[in-house]
Amino acid sequence: MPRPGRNTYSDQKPPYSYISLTAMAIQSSPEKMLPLSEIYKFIMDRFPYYRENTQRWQNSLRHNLSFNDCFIKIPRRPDQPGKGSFWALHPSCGDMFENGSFLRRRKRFKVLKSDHLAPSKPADAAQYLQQQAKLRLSALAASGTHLPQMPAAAYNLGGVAQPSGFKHPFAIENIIAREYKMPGGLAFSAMQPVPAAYPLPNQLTTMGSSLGTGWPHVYGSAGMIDSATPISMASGDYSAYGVPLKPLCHAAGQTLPAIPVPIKPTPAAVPALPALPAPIPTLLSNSPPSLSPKSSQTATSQSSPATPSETLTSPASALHSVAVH
DNA sequence: CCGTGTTTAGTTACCT
DNA sequence: AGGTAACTAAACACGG
Repeated sequence: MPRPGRNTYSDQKPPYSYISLTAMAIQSSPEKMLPLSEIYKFIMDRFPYYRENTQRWQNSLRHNLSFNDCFIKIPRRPDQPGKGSFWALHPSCGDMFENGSFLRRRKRFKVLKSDHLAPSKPADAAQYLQQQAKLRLSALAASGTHLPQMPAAAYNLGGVAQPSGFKHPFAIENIIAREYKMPGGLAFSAMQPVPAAYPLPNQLTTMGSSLGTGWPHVYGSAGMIDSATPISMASGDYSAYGVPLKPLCHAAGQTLPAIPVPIKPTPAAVPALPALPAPIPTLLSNSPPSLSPKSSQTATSQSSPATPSETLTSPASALHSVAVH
């Protein structure tokens, strides 16, 4: 929404809600969790707009973290001293933006506390996250290669081949890259190749899009996202949280590198992380059809919140949640 | 003290 | 128009 009098977009407020921005930050991290300070940093690195009035927006952001169930707090491990906790995305919060608008969610994401399937304690989710992070990193150590930084295909669940590549709606390339209709009438196509100044991995997706953006207010941040790592993630190879399923299956029980996995230590055994059943039922309501920004609008009304989770068997899926009004 | 986290409340904007 | 989401401000508690 370029306003008259403004020369560039760079100082304008990005068209993303704080929830979107926070989700982007979290998604961009290998462990899928970030401390608050890193979330701040991520946002400020990429959106110059947020380099000012930090007090204001950071307060809002903290409010959002606490207020929205789609963010879960993960306590630091004793050997990870520092202030504050880590923040991660709730596994089941994926369809909030299905209408394609990242300014306004379709529904507020709400965890059903009464659901017996849902772990009552964040620690459960934390434990799972930790496992995921460990496994990712151990897979990394084993392969000697980069792991995909983005779990774009992480939510490519269900084991159904999705040639076009499914991306979690919170994956930043999914958030930013999709065609966005500017309030002012402009329509940016994410497919426009825009050099360098773009923070997103450009080959993440099987959409094959070299992601570019029409977002001048977005700055690239070298290194934050491994844009040099081609990610050709075969669908079905990744589970929730971006953990490659194959490595996951193999890596369980491996010795883990000393990594900053900010969660409480898990027991030696990994019973809490049963071998992920593949295929994992999708955490998201309507996957492929809804991937189309076009079709998403029509798909918003009938998402059945309970349906996906009910069939889930993975720990992540046990975090039963539902979008409510 | 400062950063973090929670909560409440009011306003604005969007959607149905 | 009403409901809801997003944004903002503020107060307060807690811990490093």
